[in-house]
Amino acid sequence: MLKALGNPHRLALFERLSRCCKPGTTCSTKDEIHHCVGELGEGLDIAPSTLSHHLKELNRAGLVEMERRGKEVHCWVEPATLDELAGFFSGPFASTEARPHRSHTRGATS
Amino acid sequence: MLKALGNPHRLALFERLSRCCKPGTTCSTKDEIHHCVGELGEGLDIAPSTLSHHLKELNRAGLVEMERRGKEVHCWVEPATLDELAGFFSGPFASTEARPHRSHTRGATS
DNA sequence: CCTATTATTCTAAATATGTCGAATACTCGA
DNA sequence: TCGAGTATTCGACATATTTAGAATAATAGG
Repeated sequence: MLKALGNPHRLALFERLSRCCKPGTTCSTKDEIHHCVGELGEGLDIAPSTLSHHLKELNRAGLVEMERRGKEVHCWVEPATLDELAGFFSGPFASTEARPHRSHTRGATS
Repeated sequence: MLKALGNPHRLALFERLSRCCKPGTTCSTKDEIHHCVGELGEGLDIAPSTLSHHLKELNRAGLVEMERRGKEVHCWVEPATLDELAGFFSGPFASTEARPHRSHTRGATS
């Protein structure tokens, strides 16, 4: 998953899908809760084939769901996926509440 | 950050550092709250130069702090870093608290 | 100063990744 | 069935990444 999100274009696609139109939230009408592939690539300057490739990678990584709807293919992110990722970093020692803010150490190699 | 964590070896190093010995938690004595570079690579089967390279990448990405301590170089993860990552995925729509388990995102919701 | 220990830099290689264009597939409506 | 619209696969190339070994640096102790 993290490898898939390591690419700037894929991260942008994932953000677009996860930050908008959650199930239950419905940022627009009930049929528009997902994006189609074409919409997703609008901002980014990449060829359709590249877009398709990246979406496929995101899907293979289990980050993005895809479903054909007529001519279009709609994509979305399951909330559980975000939970899983957030949970990974909110491990036993993550200071989610308190933040002692210790000494600030920068790069070691001088 | 995500790109840096996309590599299996780097992710393993990061996990080792973040899952153990948080500042304030002190998994052992107060001077052993960090790992030195050599310890970190023990499990993984990589050359010292490769280990150093990966640690450098993690440091450049702002994921791992490093500090020389005599012959050794100690590494650790700031809790704030974990917070930042967890927060990124606990966005406005992530169902972090309640988990309604909403089945599919398909047209079900209206 | 010399040596052992620890870690980094440098260089070169094998491999993986990102990208696009052309060709192909899928769907809908005439 | 054909054509338009949408998306994917395939082939190829340029670039990036991973990796290890040799050489180098930094440190502590004699």
